Amino acid sequence: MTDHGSAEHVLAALADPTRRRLLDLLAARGEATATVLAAELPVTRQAVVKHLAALDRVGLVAGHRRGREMRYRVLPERLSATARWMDQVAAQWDSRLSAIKRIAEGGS
Amino acid sequence: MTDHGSAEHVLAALADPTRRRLLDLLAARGEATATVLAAELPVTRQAVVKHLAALDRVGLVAGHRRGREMRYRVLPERLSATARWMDQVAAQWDSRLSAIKRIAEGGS
DNA sequence: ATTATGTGCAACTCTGAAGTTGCACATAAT
DNA sequence: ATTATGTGCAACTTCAGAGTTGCACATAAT
Repeated sequence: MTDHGSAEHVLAALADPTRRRLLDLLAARGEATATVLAAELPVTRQAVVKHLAALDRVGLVAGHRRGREMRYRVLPERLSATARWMDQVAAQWDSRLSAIKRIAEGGS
Repeated sequence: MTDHGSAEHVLAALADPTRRRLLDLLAARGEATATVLAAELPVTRQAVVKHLAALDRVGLVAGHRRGREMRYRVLPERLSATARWMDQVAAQWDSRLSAIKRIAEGGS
């Protein structure tokens, strides 16, 4: 149920350090299975599987079967979209603050 | 101990929905106290205080005394910096993936 | 056919963090 | 001086999710 829209959920997914390491490993390899990834992390395969499921839910990774194994790859679009969203929010804060400042100064 | 550097911690701070609403309220007002903010949220003042402390730790807000009250304001720089960082990571993923694709195709 | 390797599901533990309540202290207001 | 409003600290409860183990099932390999 790949949750489209809402950068909020992407943030929650990125909040976990293990998940971030996972994404880096995936990005470096282009494609990998949960078993391979678990070998390079201090957690079990099952933990990796759950993390991949979480990342899939928010659209940061996608998986497809290859024979008996399940290969995952990273989806950069989702991340860059979230970055753009975040930048807009920052800009919004900025304009709001400068507007308030203008009123406070020039005032009457 | 305003944790400078590391966009990772900013992500963790932004992961919480209450914290995001808090930031929006703050940005809209320019400045506000924990008591005022709590009045507009479904949580107690104490919860708000803890959230503000968390946001302060990662540099997303800053507080200063004004008489007997503690006023907080939002810091847009931290957010835009995190957005830039995130965009760079996305670009890194992209280049990594296209490099792998190039090797897989033309190869030699 | 049998062995090995990989995936998928379920039940369980455990820690961190979100939220609460209660109270003491500080600064205004009357 | 007394009352009201606001902050700060500490102890407590609750719950989601990160991680585990165990086992059943699927697909290769020999």
